[in-house]
This record gives sequence, C-alpha cells and structure tokens, in this order.
Amino acid sequence: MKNEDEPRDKRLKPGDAQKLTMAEVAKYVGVSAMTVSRAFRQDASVSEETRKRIMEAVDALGYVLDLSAGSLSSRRSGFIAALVPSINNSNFSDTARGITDALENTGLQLLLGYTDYAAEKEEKLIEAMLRRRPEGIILTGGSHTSRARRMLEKAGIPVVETWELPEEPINHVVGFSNTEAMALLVRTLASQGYRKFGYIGGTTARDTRGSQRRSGFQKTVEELGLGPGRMISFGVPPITMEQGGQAIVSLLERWPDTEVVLCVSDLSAFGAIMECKRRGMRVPEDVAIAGFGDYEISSICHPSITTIDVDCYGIGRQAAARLLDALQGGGAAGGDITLTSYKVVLRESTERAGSR
Amino acid sequence: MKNEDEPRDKRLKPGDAQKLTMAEVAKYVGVSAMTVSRAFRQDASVSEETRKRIMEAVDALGYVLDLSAGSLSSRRSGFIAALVPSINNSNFSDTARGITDALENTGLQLLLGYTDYAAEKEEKLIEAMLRRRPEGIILTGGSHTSRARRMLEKAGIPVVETWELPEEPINHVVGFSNTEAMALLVRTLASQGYRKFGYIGGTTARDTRGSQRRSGFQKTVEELGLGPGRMISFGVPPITMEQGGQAIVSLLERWPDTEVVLCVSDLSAFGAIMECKRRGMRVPEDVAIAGFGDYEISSICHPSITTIDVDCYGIGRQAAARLLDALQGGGAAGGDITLTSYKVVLRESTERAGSR
DNA sequence: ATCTAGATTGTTATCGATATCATCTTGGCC
DNA sequence: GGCCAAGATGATATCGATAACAATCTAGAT
Repeated sequence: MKNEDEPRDKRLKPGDAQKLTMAEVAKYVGVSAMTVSRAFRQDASVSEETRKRIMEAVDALGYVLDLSAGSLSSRRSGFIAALVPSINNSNFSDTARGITDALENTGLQLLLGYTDYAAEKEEKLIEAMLRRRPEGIILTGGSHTSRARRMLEKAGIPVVETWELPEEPINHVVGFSNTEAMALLVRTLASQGYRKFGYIGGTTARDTRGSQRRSGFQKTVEELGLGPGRMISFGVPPITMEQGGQAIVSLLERWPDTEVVLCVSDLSAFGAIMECKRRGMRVPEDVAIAGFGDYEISSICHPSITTIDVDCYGIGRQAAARLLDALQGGGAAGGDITLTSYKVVLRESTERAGSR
Repeated sequence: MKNEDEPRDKRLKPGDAQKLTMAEVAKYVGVSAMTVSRAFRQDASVSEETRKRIMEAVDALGYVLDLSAGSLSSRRSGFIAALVPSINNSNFSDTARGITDALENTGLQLLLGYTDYAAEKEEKLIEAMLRRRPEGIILTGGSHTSRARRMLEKAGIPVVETWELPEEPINHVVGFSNTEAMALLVRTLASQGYRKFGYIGGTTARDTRGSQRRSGFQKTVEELGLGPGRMISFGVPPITMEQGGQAIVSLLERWPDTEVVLCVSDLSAFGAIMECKRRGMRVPEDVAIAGFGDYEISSICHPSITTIDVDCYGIGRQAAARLLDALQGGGAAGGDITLTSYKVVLRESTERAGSR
C-alpha cells in the first residue's frame, strides 16, 4: 500500500522549524514585545500606524501567534469543550456545528470529543478536556459517573448539559424531554386511529435518551388504554439501520397485527421500512412506521418518514450561547434551563388509508 | 423558552474555582513539584511508593494536571490538528473517528475543524490551528490557498493530505485517486452491458474530489467510445439527497433513454433513487443508479445501491499513523504516499434484467 | 569496607506570551 | 503658557508546568 518509489524530500528538513517569537517580531519592527501583543488584539490601544507596521512584519516573517503561551499568562485557554456520544450521528454533528458556529468570532475554539455512549469514556474525556483548562464545557445528557460530576463541579467553569432534562442538573441545561416528545408522537398517532403500537429500541440503558423515549412510549400507550406496547429490544445502542430491519422482522413475527411501530431513531426506522419493502410489505398500508430525530433521510425516503423534529443545531447554538452568557456574567448566576423545541412531523410512513 | 422559575444556584459560586497547582500537591505530599510532575508520566523514574502517595493526594485534593503550562515548557502541545470539509458527512466523520482512535493512548489529542469545502475557510482554520502549535496536521484534499501552503511549510510539522492524490503534495499523502475510482465504476458497469451513461454532480469545483470523480467519469465514457456522458450539474457541492432527486428528474427529462446514472456520492444517489420510486419508475429496470462512498444507507436502501467502497476510517487511521511515524522519526524523512484501497460494490440498483 | 552504576529526588532556569504598572506624548482647554 | 486627561508604548513580573543538571541514596560488585 505504501509507495516508496519516489522519496520526495520536501521542505520539511529538520530544524527548518524556525521558532519565531513575538520578541523577534518586536525587534524587527523596533517596538517592544508588548506592543506586538497588543497589535494582535482588537481592543488594545495601539496606534493604527504601529499596528500596520507590525502586521506587515508579521506577514513578512511568517509569524504565527502562540496561544499556548498566551493562555498561560492570561489564564484564559480560549477553549470550549464539548462531548457528544458520536460524531457519526448527524443529530449530534448538527449540534457540534451549532456550537462551532456560535463560537465563531468569539476567539473561542471547540475541543470536541465523542464518548461512544459510555459514561466511563465520558469520564476519561472530561479529565482529558479539563487538563486543557477549557472555559466552559458542554455535555450530552445528564448521566455521568460520580467522579465526572466531582471533577466538573470542582473545575469552576460553566457546564451545560444538553439533549435531555437531567433530574439533577450540574449547572445549565439546554434540552427537551425525550419522554414527552415520544409521548406526543404516540398521542398524535393514536388520534389518527392507530391502536396497536409497537416499539423498537436498543437493549440497554447506555443511551439514556433512548431509554427516556422508550418509557415515554410505554407510559403513554398504557395511559391511552391501549395495553402494554409491543416492545422489541435489539442491539446495543445506538442501534443501526440494519438492526432496525432485523428488529421489525422479530416484532412482526411475534405480533403480526401491529399497526404502527415507533423506533428510537430515524435510522432504525429507515432500516425497518426498507426491510419491509424488501419483503414485499407496504408501508404504511401493512404496517406504519415512525422514527425520531428528523434526519435528512426521513424527508427523502419513499415513503417519507414520520418523526419528531428536534432542533439539533439549535441545541448547539443555545448551549454555546449559555456558556458565553455565563462567561460574560461572571458565572455567578447559577444554572438555568433552556427548553428547546421539537415537533411531530407527519409523513407518508404513517398515513392512514384514505386519509389523503 | 427559558425557564427562570427556579433559579437553582448550584455549586458554581464565583471564586469556587480553587486553582490548585502542582506545587500545592507537592507541598501536601512533602515532595518537590518536579516529583509530582514525574508521577504523572509513565516513563519517568519515581518510586512506586512515592507515585502512590502522590496519586492519592491528587485524588484527595481533586487536582487536574494543567497541560497548557506543561506544553509551553516542554514545547510539545500534545495536539494534532485535522480539517475535514464537513462533520455532518459520515465519510468524513469516519475519517475523524479513525484519527481519534489511532491517537488513543499516544497522549495526543485531536483538534478538529471543518472547512465547509471552502479554501478560504480552510486557510483561516489552518492559522487558528497553528496558533495552538499542533505537532502535526491532517488536511482533506490537496487544494489550498497559497498563504495556507506557506504557513504549513513554515510550521515545520508533518502534514498529511488525505482523500486525494495531490499533484504537488506538501508532505505526506494518504489517499486514493478519485478519478481512477470513478473510472473503475464506469468500466465495471460498461462491462455489464450499460451503454448510455449519465452523471450527477455539483455545479462548481469547490469539491475537488467531486471534480475528480466527474472527470474520471467523462474520460472513461469517452475512452469506451460511449460518446460524451450526459452530465447534470445541480447545486453547490456537496449536493444533498434532495438535490440528487431534482437532478435525476432534469437528467431524464433531457435524455430519457439514459440507462445508468452515476452520482458524485451515495447521498445524491439515494435521493435520485427515492425520487424515481416516488414517480413510479423502477430502479434498476427503468434506470440504474450508482453512488460513491458506500455510506451505511446504501446497503440498507431498497434497492441497495451500487457504489465505491472507500476506506474512510482507514484513511483516518493511516493518516494518524503517518504523523506518529514522522514524529518518532524526527520528520527528516520527507513525504511519502500511502495509497488506500477502494472497491466497486455491485448491488441491486444496477442489476441487469435477468442477471440474477 | 569501598566503589560505582543506576535509581530517586531536588533546584533552578525557562518556555512565550500577557497583566500590571510606569512612562512618555499629545492635544485641548482655561 | 500651563495643566490634565487620554492615548501610546515600555519594563518587569508572572502564569504553571518541565528540561536539564545536580545531589543523594541504594544495592551489588570487588
């Protein structure tokens, strides 16, 4: 796999790395290092004339500011840390994008990590992040190891938990009730006449949002007097498209008269729908299927998929906004809770016969 | 949207942030700061006894190592920077995951940025990254502004360009020829009897990999004597699922007898297939469709989608491995090129009638 | 008993920027 | 003309760890 035929030796000779410092730029221009430092900042008082000369020198010499030195003396790292369960999941990468966008032009940079839905990995990552002395940290969910909580509380920086409404928030929260959202979906579909509800989710509580959705489903189906829901657990969360396909087969084998199946996410819903079609079943005529999260796939899929539209990007933006507030306000204000919106999006995959 | 009813003031009182330093831990244990510093490292020579006592103190006090201070004096930031066009695209987030995984237990941390497929944004990000003094940097593609190139060359750190084979590599390369990969797909489909080829891609050269795939398509169709390909450009890259659907409508309106349509990515291919089904056309019987990238969706979709399987995760792992090599070897070796594998995956979306 | 290599620990200087305070200009105002 | 405020610039200490070297100690060899 490696092509060694042509050992091109490019510019990267050792020692080529001229470590240029601010002091050298200063000498070149004939000012003090402090003035060069000031020239790099918007607010500082440097004459336009001097700043211009300095910036020309910076260009000419190819100097690049060293923030690691600066953050030590200013005691501001310029980092915001964020942990998401997975970056391959577009819901969370939308949130990450929201954070990055909100941080633009604030001089803050995002340090991103993914926990793989594991609290232990989250704990390790939190420690790794705190070693960089971030000015704030954004987490996904409210379920953390006790050591993680202790580290966060001791860090003395604003913390935002997202995507859920934790029972005991550490500090700020930007999220919504996954339980309520799923309940709303159940009620909406019930009001359309569906009676026999199935549910597809993962096998463990690793994915706390998944568990909350499941309990929202179960609780609401029972409240509506529709008996216990038909639940299939399949695979370690997050469950994949393929597992969604396998799960619906199990579910329909066990309860062939199921009218509508709710899935923990659009990904599994998509897998379920495709598997049905592959087996010659019609969706929604033979079985209706809904997802959660409103991934891009759901509006494009044929049939398009009924789902809950979550404001993933907004969660990121607002979480970052909360942090910025807290950093401005001195962080003395204690935590607050920002509820983010969600809504049911009814699409073809749950259309009732003749309802067109 | 904000719930201010219950202003919970949690532990985050101002001044709560005890800035604990290594010196204080040292005093607590009765050793020097240097010994504490050593206790945090694997290789350093500290007696087990002392290390244990130090670590207990660290736990008891809740001390967290400060890497920003350490990296200044050791002149090693512990960062690797990586820039991808988008984190919402699972191909690239797979690459990011590969990098992160390869970096595990190396003491190096990933600084991730996304360029939005724009060279100017890449330039800004490169500068922002270099300010953190990363020990190496991984880029996507070989197309950079000249200032970006200059900064990179001057930085004196190993650089890896990925996902393409740049004509003038800066340093290391881990990638494959998008042109060749698409050519292979064309030849494979031609050998199955397809003659009238269409292509769907974006409107501009922003996405250089997209352009390369396009030229691979065009070149090969002509080489095979199948006339000029029928090309539809639709939308600013990266084109979405929805745009794929719109594009195939245009394409089939203009050239109704097209037998097979290749798309710049699986996402647009999926959109195209779904739009066809929505309009009552059969895939592949009425028109065959193929994509590029082997996204999860493509094996699940009904019909499953013919595509090029790219080793996205492996690109990340190998790019990181190249960097680690270079960091070990002192970086004196100059650049090398690592070719990553790809393969045609034939699926239902291009099955010839009766070929089952 | 003496010596030495290796292990363990300490001391001091330093990484490269910025905070802070001091100094020097400059222009406006009475 | 003299005084003062605001603006521009400089000097120095410092952020919190680690590199480099020095000092001390231990165990085994002679």
